[in-house]
Amino acid sequence: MPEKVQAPRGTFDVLPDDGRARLRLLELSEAIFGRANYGPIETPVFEATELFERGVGETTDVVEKEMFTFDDQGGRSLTLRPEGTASVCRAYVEHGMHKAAQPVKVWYWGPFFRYEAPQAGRYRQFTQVGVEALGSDDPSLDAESILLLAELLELAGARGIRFRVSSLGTAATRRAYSDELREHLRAREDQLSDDVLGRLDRNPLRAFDSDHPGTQAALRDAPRLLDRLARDDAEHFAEVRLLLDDAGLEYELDGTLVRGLDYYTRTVFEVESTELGAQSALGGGGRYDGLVELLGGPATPGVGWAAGVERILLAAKEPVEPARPSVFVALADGAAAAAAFALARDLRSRGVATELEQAGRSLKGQMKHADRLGAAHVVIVGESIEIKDMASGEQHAVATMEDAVAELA
RNA sequence: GUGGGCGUAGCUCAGCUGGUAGAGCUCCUGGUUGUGGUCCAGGCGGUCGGGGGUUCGAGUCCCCUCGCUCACCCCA
Repeated sequence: MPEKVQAPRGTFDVLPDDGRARLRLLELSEAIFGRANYGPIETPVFEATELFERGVGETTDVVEKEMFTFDDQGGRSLTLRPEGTASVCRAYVEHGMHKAAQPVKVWYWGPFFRYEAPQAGRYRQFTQVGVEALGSDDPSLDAESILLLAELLELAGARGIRFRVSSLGTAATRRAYSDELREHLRAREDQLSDDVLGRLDRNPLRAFDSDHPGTQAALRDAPRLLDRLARDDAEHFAEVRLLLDDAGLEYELDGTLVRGLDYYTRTVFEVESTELGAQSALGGGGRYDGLVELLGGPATPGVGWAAGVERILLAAKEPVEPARPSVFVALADGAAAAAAFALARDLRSRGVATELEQAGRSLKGQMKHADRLGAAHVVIVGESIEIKDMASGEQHAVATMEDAVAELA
């Protein structure tokens, strides 16, 4: 017997019940983003490897160890996209969108890929929904972006939501602050955990994520990034917060918030759900004012976020209503099969959700099947044409197929 | 990459110290020679993840391996 082939590690099949839940979330996204005038955008699932190396940052975990990279037959290095923002910025540059009216607002939904060990809420192929607004650094865009995410999560029914918001300032202030923090930690090296010590050169800010007691002690009187923001950045952040407060969003100000990608500047945010396991982040994002320029475009500010579709659904976990036909066409006589088939098509063309017998079952089996499907009516086609109301059990004959259609449509 | 848990029917699982592979649900058929929801009877469905070893005999014990899963790291 041939060996069974399984879906690759870290991937999954979406079966119809789950598919309906995902489709609902997609439709919800379209409605929310559409009325805020964000347009749908699609970019390729694979891109030149260089796009992510440059855009996301060479030393990030994503680029260093999580990319699905391969050479095509022409020897070009391609990578299955690990995130969406770099691609959107690439498209913005490639299509000269800086000449369109600014800001350019887009939203996307699609598969992303990271080579990691799978666990609850983490897959190698996963789905993200996200929004981006490019071409203006107005703080209202930051606030709008965050509030769109909050609205999506609320309407999706995600439970246990917690927002954290901060500002990283410009790349320059962050660099200066990193140096300052690194020196502070170096002076307390003996208290730090090995992890933190190992990352000290590359990314000292990560130390704040550690729950190691010694590290925490060493950080107690450490300088804080929010106190080091340049005046512009501090004012910008204050305005963002004002708008969020006015909108009534509940969030935590968290000066230790560090995101895993290099391109963030100024506003950053993350949402998590207490309903999830260890992978509790539902989504996150922020402002990336240097990214478009880094990718060869004109200096262009931008802000946006991405959220994990599987994780939102995990945090919402609403029971899915199975789809049910309103009519089931049963066959009492094999000779009527063609007529029954035509009847089903006719009903469907009039918008009636219709299922028909296509498995050679006995009439009893068909009735049982129709009942399990939850059909409201069964049309029994044979020597006569009968319409049965499944709830009441009442049944009557009609003269022609046309009469049956007229009654059920 | 590292560590814990788990792999027996499509699904959920039982199978005590080794002795002829089971249950419930699902699906199909029949009880009702053209009629569902309850009930009853029957049927389909298994290389017990794979390989090797011990044994008269292995789902059960030993070794290896593969897969799933949770966690660390990091993140969606």
